[in-house]
Amino acid sequence: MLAAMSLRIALLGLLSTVGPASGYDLAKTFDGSLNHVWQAGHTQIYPELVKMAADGLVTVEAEGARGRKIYAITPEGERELRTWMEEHHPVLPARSEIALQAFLLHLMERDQAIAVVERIRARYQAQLEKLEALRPGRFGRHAHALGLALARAGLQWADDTLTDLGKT
Amino acid sequence: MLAAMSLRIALLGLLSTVGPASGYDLAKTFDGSLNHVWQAGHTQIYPELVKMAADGLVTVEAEGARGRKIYAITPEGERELRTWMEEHHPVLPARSEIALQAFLLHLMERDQAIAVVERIRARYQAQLEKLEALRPGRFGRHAHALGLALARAGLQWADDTLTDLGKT
DNA sequence: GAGTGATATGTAAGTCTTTACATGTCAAGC
DNA sequence: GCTTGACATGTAAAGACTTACATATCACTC
Repeated sequence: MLAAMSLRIALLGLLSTVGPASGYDLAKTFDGSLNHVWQAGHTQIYPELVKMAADGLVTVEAEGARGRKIYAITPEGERELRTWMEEHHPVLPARSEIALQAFLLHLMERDQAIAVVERIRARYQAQLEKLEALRPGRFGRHAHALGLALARAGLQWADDTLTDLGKT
Repeated sequence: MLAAMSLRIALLGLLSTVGPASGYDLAKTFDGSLNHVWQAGHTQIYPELVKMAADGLVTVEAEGARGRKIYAITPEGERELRTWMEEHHPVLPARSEIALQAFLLHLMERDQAIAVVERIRARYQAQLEKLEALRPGRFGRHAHALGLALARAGLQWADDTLTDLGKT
């Protein structure tokens, strides 16, 4: 088992949670409610599903209209998913453009630094509004709460930093 | 100008902040105080510096002992850096193993879910301690504050979630 | 002077991710 | 019947990143 393979886990997790689905469905979910958790486009998802089928983690359960292929998780896939949840020590995201801009703020004139922080603030604000509009059902409740907590913390940091920069 | 190239910006930002440095020095900084902002190993940094020199963003200012090469940022590099800071709209990190585990918590038994959240909590706690031990000087103050805010928010989420899961 | 560990730089292979390209189906409205 | 837009799947090339491999210098200790 490789170190990363979180795309696999995300796909297995979705299939286990919502039941059989097509690559297209899965891509829509990544683009929508799973947006703040894990992102992947269809060009990454389709080949990965083929590989996962070859590895026995999913099967093509049915083929529908328009070439639609419905994938279902296998018992081996469930096992892989559970093993990862039980054993994998998650790492914090190690690359953040926002943190990088925050780190480099000292290079800017005051007015420009304020503009940078205001842009970051807007990003966090938009994220917060997106998550607040989401209202998750029985799934994703905890990830939703985490996303909200992090967005609020980022927003608070932006406001504190604007105060610190002496924004009038 | 490509969309990503944040490694370039991070390198330019460091060179602009601390002055001329070798790839080795820069790798050490990424591994140390810049850890929570941007990460990169020497195998990524060395070839990138060569490309940046070819693009005129940095120059080899001197060669020291042990094949040590000292890179300095050029005026063109400064321009590139400033343009990015002024114009680039940063995106939120879109992939988080922690958020993925949080999203999939509903698949676990209560005891195992608690174990997962406790592992996440330990991660945030460790991050918080690392940042609290850091005491940044004149540089990186804002990124440090942001890192602390996010780590504290994550920790708080973990505690709230443990309560929610009815941890005894 | 031999060994060890920190310093210092690099290449190669493989994986992960994005962007651009390419194809075809089906439903609804005109 | 034609157009448009959502549905649906894929490939190819390029870029970003990790892991493993490879080499050599220098300072210090034994």
